[in-house]
Amino acid sequence: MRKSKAETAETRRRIVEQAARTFRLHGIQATGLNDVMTPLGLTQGGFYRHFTSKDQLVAEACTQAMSEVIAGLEAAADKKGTGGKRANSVAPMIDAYTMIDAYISTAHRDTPTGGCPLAAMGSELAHADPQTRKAAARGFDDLRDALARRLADKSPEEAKSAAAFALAAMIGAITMSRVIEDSDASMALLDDVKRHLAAL
Amino acid sequence: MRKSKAETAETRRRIVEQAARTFRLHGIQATGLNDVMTPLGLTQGGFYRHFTSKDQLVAEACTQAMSEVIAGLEAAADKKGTGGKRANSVAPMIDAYTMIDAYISTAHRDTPTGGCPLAAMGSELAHADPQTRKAAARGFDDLRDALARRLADKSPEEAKSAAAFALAAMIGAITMSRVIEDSDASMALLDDVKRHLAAL
DNA sequence: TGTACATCAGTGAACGCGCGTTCACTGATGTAC
DNA sequence: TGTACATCAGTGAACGCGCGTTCACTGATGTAC
Repeated sequence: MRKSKAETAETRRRIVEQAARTFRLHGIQATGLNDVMTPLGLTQGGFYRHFTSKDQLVAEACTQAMSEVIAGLEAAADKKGTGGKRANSVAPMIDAYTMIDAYISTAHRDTPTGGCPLAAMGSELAHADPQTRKAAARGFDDLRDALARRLADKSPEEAKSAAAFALAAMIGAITMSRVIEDSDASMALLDDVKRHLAAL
Repeated sequence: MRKSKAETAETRRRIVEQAARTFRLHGIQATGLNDVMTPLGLTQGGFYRHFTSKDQLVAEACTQAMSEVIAGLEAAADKKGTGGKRANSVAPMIDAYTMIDAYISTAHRDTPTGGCPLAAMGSELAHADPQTRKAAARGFDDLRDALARRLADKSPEEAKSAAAFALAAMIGAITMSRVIEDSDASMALLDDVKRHLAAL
């Protein structure tokens, strides 16, 4: 039954990936190890060949999910923007708003599976173990910095502060848009937040 | 063992109150019925003389918690403000910022027990049962309207929209300030959000 | 390169535990006459 | 107002269930010679 090193690494990677999706979809506590392992065709016993505890998986899944989200938003900004890196770009600040619009969207609201873990499991993360909270805090910093880098019309300090503000509003908006069942009210909230951030 | 009607009503009230505190402190799923009943000197069996399910308690606790929070913020605004109801007040818009400052504070961050349930259990509420989500959505609307009413320099529509935006940022700020373990970073986030909302 | 042995990924059953909920019971309260 | 009975708040034990974790076992992989 032993698997090759490459297969083992691949299995581990798939467990983290599946966990990252399921934790975002149903929450951390509502997701059992079986909910992660069974869809991969594995049994829960094998889990402990890769991780020492569920907590460790949560932390890695959080890191993984944040990386995905940041990469996705940067790709969106790079595609729609002016090229990002070029200094003489006509509208260098527009990139951050592309990211903000992609984040505050019904698509993001309706697909937590690939969305931001800070919005999907925010209040659970506040009670998570230290490694997970560290991963989440780093994810927040990384996403804030990604936004700040694209607020080229502001000084670095101002950009960082404005990005932190925007990100808090973005997380609150997506979180609450998922709580509000009424579709119109939910979308109105997203629109309100998007519009006010555009005036930032 | 039977209790008088008044005692029964009082017991029920105390259960909701204790639940509202404990759910905010530890989260919904992490709180068992025993965690609510035992501190009141009751056993879990008696719970079902007052409620049909844990879900029902969650919904009522959410409503109760939101009422507390709104009442507290309005009291803070009324005390510090110019009187609120008077139309000719010199700075009628200042009241909303008193509420925002009270909400986005380390005191609020550090005492989830009496704080906003939307920040304390936001991501769990997204997966809660319909009654609870309804209670949470109504709480959001009520708090938003309380803020909007005190943004007297804006038209009703603008005030409602600005209040929704501010509230999303407030919820995101408190939620993330509880995730971030580093005290300086946590406070910097609160300051950033507070400052940007002041410029609204 | 071939062989003998140690390693270890994955299985499947079991463990202890805490959860939400149910239930028979107790005895004070509420009510019908 | 007094009495007899029904009601029901609260107890404490039990129920079934799913959880995270452990463990003996299997057999292919990795490694030492």
